[in-house]
Amino acid sequence: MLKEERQQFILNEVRIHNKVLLTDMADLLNVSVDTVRRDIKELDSSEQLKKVHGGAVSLGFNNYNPIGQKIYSLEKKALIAEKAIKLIKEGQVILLSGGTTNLELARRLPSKMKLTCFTPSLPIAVQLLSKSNVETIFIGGRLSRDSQITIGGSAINMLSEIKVDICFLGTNSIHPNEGLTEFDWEIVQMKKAMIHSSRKVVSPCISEKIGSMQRYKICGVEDIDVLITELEPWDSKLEVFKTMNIQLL
Amino acid sequence: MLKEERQQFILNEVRIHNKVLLTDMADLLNVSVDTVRRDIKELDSSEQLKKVHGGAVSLGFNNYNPIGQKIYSLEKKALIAEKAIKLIKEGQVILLSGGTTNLELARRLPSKMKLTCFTPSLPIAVQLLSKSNVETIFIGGRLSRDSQITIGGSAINMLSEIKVDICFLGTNSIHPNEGLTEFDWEIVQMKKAMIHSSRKVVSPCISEKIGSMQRYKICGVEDIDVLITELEPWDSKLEVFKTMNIQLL
DNA sequence: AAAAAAATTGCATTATATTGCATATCATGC
DNA sequence: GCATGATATGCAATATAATGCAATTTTTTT
Repeated sequence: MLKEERQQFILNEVRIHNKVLLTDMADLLNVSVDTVRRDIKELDSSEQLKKVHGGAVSLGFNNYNPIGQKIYSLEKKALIAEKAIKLIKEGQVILLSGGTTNLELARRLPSKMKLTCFTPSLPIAVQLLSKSNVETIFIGGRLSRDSQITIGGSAINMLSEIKVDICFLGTNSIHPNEGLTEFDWEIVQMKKAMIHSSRKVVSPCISEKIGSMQRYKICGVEDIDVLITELEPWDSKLEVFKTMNIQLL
Repeated sequence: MLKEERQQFILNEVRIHNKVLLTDMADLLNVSVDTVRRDIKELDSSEQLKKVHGGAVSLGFNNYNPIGQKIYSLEKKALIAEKAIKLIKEGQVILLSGGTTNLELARRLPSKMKLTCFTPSLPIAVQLLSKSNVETIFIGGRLSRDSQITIGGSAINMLSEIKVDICFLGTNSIHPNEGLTEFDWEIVQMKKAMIHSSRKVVSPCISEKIGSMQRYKICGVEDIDVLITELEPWDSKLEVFKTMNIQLL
């Protein structure tokens, strides 16, 4: 067996289990622990995993993230996702756009909750498949490589044929006057169609996106029913929305 | 044996097995390990494989399977996938059903090949997204948790609106008299629709599935244009198909 | 067609890499 | 702190890599 193979095997195990023990690897690979140790040392110095006493852990799993900002906004997104889930009632039909906040929402859906869930997002669909009580319906169409959601006429057409209870619209930019905006025209069309297909539109949005603006307009703030941020509803940053006909969470 | 031949042979072995050992190649090719070493050195510097201590590995070696589960008979499926890829021509529009063989096919598509690819399979779509020259179109619909493909009227409807050059129909059971069969009725409907949408139908199928039969019929052997197995076309197990109007690869 | 040049191949030699083991040191939980 | 298991280090055995060289084949030139 090639060293390369062995190292790939170890990496794979780390990816799957988030951690491995030296002794397990030595057993599985039929080599001495010394060899595994050396392999892990190499993989560690090439920053493919993190060596710890007794084994190795995946880089992502370890809660420490060198880029503090990233982990921070992940926490914000988790908080938003939890608030969003409270809006969902058993048996409803929901629609999830793309984005990491909605992915977090999908991940955190209680597994006992019965739902029908439409989505044009590939990663979200994958996530939903692991929820045994969620019936997932994928909005087909041309896949955009960047955003990993389907776009184009076929997808919009499919959206035009449905009407869901709640739509969670991942929001990159929201502005009190200009409303929701995006930089990708195709995605704007998708989001417009999603709004049309929904009785209630919820915008999960981390607070730093408030006040920002992109090239193309999706809709005005008045077309959104609920705005969810990681902040408390009475936070001063949300002041501007208080007078508008929008629920803050 | 020509040097060129030898190098192609090595490359082929690398593509199928993801790795080769110097000593194996020297044995198989009846040349000294020095010669193989030199060949691999050349192939490495022309970036067709990666030279490692003791042998060589394929360039995309670390392309681990994102689902993480071990694929049964991966070697055979890899061989089938490589044969299947030879049928695809630049610029064509293809349709991939689900299944691990087709997943392997998607994984091994040359990244420089321009293609339009339809699929109702979630894992295959995820895989295809990493191919920058492949335009991926997802057949939307209700997602089946077991098979990870979309099923139901909406998906079949979308299929009815397309006509592709080649369809690769993942095959679980093929029988000389009974044709292709499946145990899931919904998937049968999908596969029927896929056949209708295709000018040419290719069935990649590992040989152990030959002769097996399930409850529901998809189509007869006569509806398949090409049958690809991991065996050589003249293998005795394929004897029964020789008299039928089907190409064996 | 013959000669010269270049490429290919295998072998011998030397250098380097890999691996497992023994031993001493270190970390961790109790 | 003490027992246990993990780590580091040096070392020897083995496998693999690199290099130079000579024999052979292929290609090019004359």
